[in-house]
Order: sequence, then structure tokens, then C-alpha cells
Amino acid sequence: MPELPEVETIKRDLEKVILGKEITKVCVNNPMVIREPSPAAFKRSLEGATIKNILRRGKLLVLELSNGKALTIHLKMTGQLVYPGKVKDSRVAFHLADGRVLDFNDQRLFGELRLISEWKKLKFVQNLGPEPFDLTSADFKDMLSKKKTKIKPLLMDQGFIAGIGNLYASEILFRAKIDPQSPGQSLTDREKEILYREIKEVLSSAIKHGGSSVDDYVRVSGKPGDYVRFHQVYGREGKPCVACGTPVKKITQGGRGTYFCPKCQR
DNA sequence: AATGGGACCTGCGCGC
DNA sequence: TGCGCGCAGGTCCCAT
Repeated sequence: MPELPEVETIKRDLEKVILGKEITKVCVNNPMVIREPSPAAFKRSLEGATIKNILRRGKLLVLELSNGKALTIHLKMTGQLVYPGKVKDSRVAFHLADGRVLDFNDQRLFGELRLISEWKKLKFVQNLGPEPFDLTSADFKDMLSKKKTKIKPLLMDQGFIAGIGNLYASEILFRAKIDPQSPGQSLTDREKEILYREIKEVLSSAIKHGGSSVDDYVRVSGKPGDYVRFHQVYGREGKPCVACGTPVKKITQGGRGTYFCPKCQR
């Protein structure tokens, strides 16, 4: 579930509490989440390193360290970073010099931790599209005009634009009043402009409210994000559209649930 | 290029 | 009560 607003919230939360601190000990409670290097090497080269910088690219979180390496964290669907943590039940526990623990929790074990020298060279990072907040309106319109793909799956394509997932794609399209089944290139210039604006508006508003806690996502403090109360369509199948009262419809696109108002969005 | 499916995993809610 | 099932969605991979 964590999408750009949730990862950005975690990034900002982490900056306040762990930046500049030394990792004194790493407990790997489930090695499955460590993709590279080996769990033993991962532990060995992390211990003694200091957290120098915290970045986000798309849904990827990057902790740059004093030893020149970077710890990349992808939360996938159920990953959490909690500080101070509980030591117990976490997949990986990072003990810090302040005596507290940063827990990486992940119920479904889809999450991925990597300790690498040049994180920008990761294939995953190389394939990412532009950051929504770095994108100009003209470039976005140009990108759309080349795509026959339906707009909802297109917004979720990390190679097209980075950071938007299933929840925000539905919310953005509702606010832009665009049918999620429209091919990208079929949008009018005006629709493209509105869509561009709503992407930035929805994402920045969600960041402002600490993200959306619908399933597992929590902030670093363990507290939920507050943006759920602004959701208009996601998870509201059959309930009245907030604008016109028509029941919200749910369809499947690319194997994912899409929520929309069939009257407002066409 | 676009689309569809399965894979990776676990826990929840559902129907029987 | 307990069982099996479908579902949740980020990303990769393969097939058409």
C-alpha cells in the first residue's frame, strides 16, 4: 500500500529521529527480506555505520551511510518502519547508538532491503519514470499523447511516472473527472492539464496529512496517517458518489481494483 | 507496444 | 467451531 505520499511521510519522519545516528547492531530475524548482499555481509557492513542522508525516489527509500554505501528499502505492500521499535516480531531490527531500535516489519515478506554502493544504478531505479513534482505540464502532456494504455494502469506504471499506486490512481482520476478506462492519448488537452494538476494536488495533500492508513501502513511513530478521511472513491464500492450520489463502481484493470463514479468520470 | 496472467507471501473475512 | 477459498496490491517475469 505505501505509495509516494506514505514513503515521503516515512522519509520525513525518519529524518527527525534517526538522521546522524550510528547503527550499532543489526538483528536479522528473517533473512528473506535481505536481497543483497548475504545476510551476514549485510549485518557486518551496516554495524558501525552512521546514517548520513535520507532520500526517496518513487516508492523507494534510500538511507545513505557514512561507509559510502546505501541501504535501500522497498516496503512493497505491508512493510513498515517503526521507531522506537519493539525488538520482537520485526523482520530486521536496527539497533542505534541511542539505545533504541528501528524495526523493519513486513507481514507478507514482499519487502526488499539492499545494501549497495551505487543505488542509482539499480535496474529498478534506472527504469523509473519522472518524479511527479519534477514534471512539467508540457512534458506530461507529451508523454500521454504517445500512450494507448488505459489511463489508470498507466498512472500506476512506475516507468511512466514514479510513485503512484492503486489507491492514489483512483483518487486522482476521480478528482480529475476522467474515466479510468480512457486510453492516455485520448484525453483532451484540457483533461491532461487537469490531470496534471490533480496528481500534484492529491499527492501533496496526502503528504500533508501523513498518508493513508488503510491496511498496514503506519508512520514511523506507529500512528496512522490521516488522509483516509479525504478519500472519495477508494474502497467505496456501491456507496454514493460524494458529488452526484451515483453508486461508486469497482472494476478490475491489470488485475487491480479500480474505483470510480460512472457518471462523473466519462 | 499493449495486455493478461502467474509468481512471490500472509492474514483476513467470507460461506458452508 | 473449523476449514477452504478469494482477496488485498508492488513488482517482476513470461506469454500472446
